[in-house]
This record gives sequence, structure tokens and C-alpha cells, in this order.
Amino acid sequence: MAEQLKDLADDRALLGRTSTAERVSDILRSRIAEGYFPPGTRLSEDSIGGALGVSRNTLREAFRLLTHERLLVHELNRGVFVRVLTVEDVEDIYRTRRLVECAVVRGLGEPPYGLDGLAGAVQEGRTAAREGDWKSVGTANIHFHRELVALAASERTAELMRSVFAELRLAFHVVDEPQQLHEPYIARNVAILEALQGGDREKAEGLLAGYLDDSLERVVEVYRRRVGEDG
Amino acid sequence: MAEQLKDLADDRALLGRTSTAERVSDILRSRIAEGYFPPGTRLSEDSIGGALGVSRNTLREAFRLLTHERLLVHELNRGVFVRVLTVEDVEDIYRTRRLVECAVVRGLGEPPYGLDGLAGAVQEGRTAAREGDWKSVGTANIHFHRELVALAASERTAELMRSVFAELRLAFHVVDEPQQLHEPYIARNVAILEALQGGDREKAEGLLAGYLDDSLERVVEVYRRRVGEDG
DNA sequence: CCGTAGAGGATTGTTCAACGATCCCTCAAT
DNA sequence: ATTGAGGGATCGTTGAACAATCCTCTACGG
Repeated sequence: MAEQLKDLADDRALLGRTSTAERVSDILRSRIAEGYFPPGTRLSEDSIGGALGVSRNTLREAFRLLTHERLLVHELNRGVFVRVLTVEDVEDIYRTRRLVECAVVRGLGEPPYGLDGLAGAVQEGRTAAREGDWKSVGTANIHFHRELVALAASERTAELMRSVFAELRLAFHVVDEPQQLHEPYIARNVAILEALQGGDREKAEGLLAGYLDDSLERVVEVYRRRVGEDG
Repeated sequence: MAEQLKDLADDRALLGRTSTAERVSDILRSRIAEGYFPPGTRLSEDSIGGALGVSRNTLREAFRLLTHERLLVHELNRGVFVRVLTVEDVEDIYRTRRLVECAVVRGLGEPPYGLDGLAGAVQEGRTAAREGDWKSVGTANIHFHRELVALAASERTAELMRSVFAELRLAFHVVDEPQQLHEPYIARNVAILEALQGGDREKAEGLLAGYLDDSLERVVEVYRRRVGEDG
């Protein structure tokens, strides 16, 4: 009986997931991720609320959810805008990634580790690369690092990084040169995975640090060219 | 001229800070932090909205802000409650702290470091301890670790930890044995500070890790006794 | 005495309309 | 070219209304 009650408690999370605002935020989030609403776009309460058929209050709650995820910025009496990352934002994102991701690897216990998620993300990236779908390679890349963070088994850490990765996608979208942005890292992800499979945390951490340093440099370089003067 | 414009731009953040919902959430946040609303308290829309003189919609928006910060939990058709952390929450908080705080220390560059903030927090703790104000000792303790995280100079990391420390305060309120909870760590903070002043990152990291492990053990032990059976 | 079903009151969930405040754009004047 | 005033649009906040849900108290039957 206790078992069944426990199972029910697990299902409860799915049950409570029927909030209009959450569904609206899901829609907007994917629209932003796919570039339908590019960075800088203003999201009007009236037009979007009208188009989706929800009240302003509900829409505003959805905006707040996304603002909290840093995908939107809220300006008083002006409305919400799709975030435009500054170069400093990108640098801080990578600073956070380096701090947390390396710490996760360093903090792993004794091998073997549960690396199925990582291996799956690597496979996902290889498949997408074979088909020349570089945007999906970028997504797979993010999945790889999300799985990496998941190894820490910490809900709060995972949530922080989920938000950081969502932000990073904004930067990728501005850059919009997916192949040269993502292709070089497929092999490096494989190397990290193999180091972990071999139980060599130290090597994995070193590879990861180098990876992030190089990636930052490349993203910033292209990003600075692209973002020009608007802030 | 360009200098002055830059300074003004910095002040702009302070200017735009006026939203009723945000101000309400600020008030509630500090009330929760100081224990005026202990964990488990239900926050009625009617009474609080009436007392603060704001409408239900505005108040609900403030509730949402605090819910996103994990300080409140929302139960459908029952209202919002000050969060009651589970033992698993406390463990995850310390897991995150250990991961991030140790990584910050490890990631410091070459000494000397800007340790004024840390020294100030240590002084704050000593003063409070001398006056027997153990709750303030706990606050100073949190300040110490917040300053420690600030050494990473990462906005995102700092924000994550700010939220984590706010949660931690919830646990302290449940325990409510401030002296034995906070006193032992004054000396350990001093030791960490001195290690950093001496430029010995590795020693500081070791001290910090031991600190966090001991603190977790103590908090969980007392917490488990206190929290009993209510969920 | 105990447990259960049901009625009633209280609280929350959601939407809507309205009004003041703020911002942005336009245009005229210096 | 810069400044200032006006008008339109949008946001911020409030208040009210109604449905849905929860909690408490009562009454009934075993």
C-alpha cells in the first residue's frame, strides 16, 4: 500500500501541470528558442494575449515565468522584450559554466558513473551532424552538457544550468553560423565521454575546461561582430 | 563627458525600481527572512492584501515572484504557504553550496584577492556573537558565504547562491537553536579568511569543504528531530 | 460513542472592465 | 538642430464578479 501511495505522489506532479500560464509560457519559450521571436522583439500584452485567447493577467504570469528564466526582460511601463545578450552576459554564462561543470566532474565519486544520458547526447549530435543539421547539433551539444550537470544529482544546480543553457541558445541564435559554431565540439564531447568512461575524472575536467575556454573565445568573437552597436 | 554618462547609466537601475508587486514581494521576503512568517504559515490573500492596501491581483503577482524564488509554495485552491524544507531540500542546498563555493575558491586567480567583504562579514559575526545575538550571527555567516561567492565575479552564480542562502534561512528558522547552530562556525570563517589572505587557495578549499560537511550534518540532525512528521 | 454524508461559509481561480500613469511619436516653435 | 507640448498607445493597478474548491460544522445512522 505504501508503494502505491508513493507512486501516486510521483504522478501528482504531472497532474498539477494544468496551468494556462504555464502552457502559454511553454509556447512562447519554444517560439523564442526556434527564433520566431528574435532577441529584441517586444511582446505586446494586447496582441499576444489576443492571438492566444488568454487574459492579460494570465499572459503576464507567463511573462513572469520567462522573465525569471532570463529569456525575457521586463521594462517598467514599456513591456517585455526578448532578451538581447551583451558580450558581458555571454562571458558570464561561460564563467558560470566553467565553474559549475568542472566542479561537477571534479566532485564525481568513484567510477563507474551513469553515463547513458551523455552517450545518448553524443549519439544525437553525431546523427544530426551526419545529416548536416547544424542547429540540431547545437541542441545536442547543450543536451550533452545538461546531462553532464545531471551527474551532480542536485536539483538546484540542474535548474541553474537549465536557465543558463536557455540563455546560451539566445546567443547562438544571434550568431547564426551554426556549423562553424558547433561542429568542432562533437569530437571533444566524445573525448570527454571517453575519459569519464575510463574513470579519469582529472583528464575529463581538463578537456572540459579547454573546451569551454575555446568555445567562449569563438562565440564572443563572432558575437561581437554580429551584435554591433545595439544594446 | 563619456565618463559621466557611464556613471548615470549605472544609476538608471536604481531609478527603474518601482513596481508595487515588487515592493510587496520585498516586504514579504524580509518578513520571511526575519522569521515574522515562519515556515508553514499560510499567507491569506485577503488579510495580507488588506493590511498592505494592495489589490488581490497585485498581491498574487508578488506571491508568484516569491514562489519562483522557492520561498513560498503554492497549493491549488488552498493558497500560498511559507515553504517548509524537507531534509532532502536541505541536503541539496548543501550539495549545491559545496559544489559552487569550493569551485569559487579553486577558481580564484593569483593573490592577493579583494577580501574586504569577507573581512567585514567576519567582523559582523564577531560583534553579534559578543552581544549574544545568535540570529545575527547566522545572518553574518550567510553574508560571509555570499561574499565568498562574490569573489567569482559572476552575476549568475551570485544570483543562484542568493536564492540558495534565502532557502537555507528557512531551515534555520525551523531549527531555532541559533547558538549551537552558528557559534562553531565563527572561528572556521576566520580560518578560511586567513588562508585566503595568505594566498593559500588549496587550504581554504579544504577548510571550506570540511565546514560545509560538518554544518550539513549538524543541521540535518537537528532538523530531522524538529520537522517530525508534518510535510 | 463513532464514523460518514451533506449543507453552508470561506477562500481561491479566473476573467473582465475601467482609470490613471508612463512612454513614444509627431509636430511646431525657437 | 534642439526643445517642448500634445496625442495615442501601452502598461500598472484596482475592483468586482462568478465559478470552483476547500474547510467546518451539523445531522444522521450504525
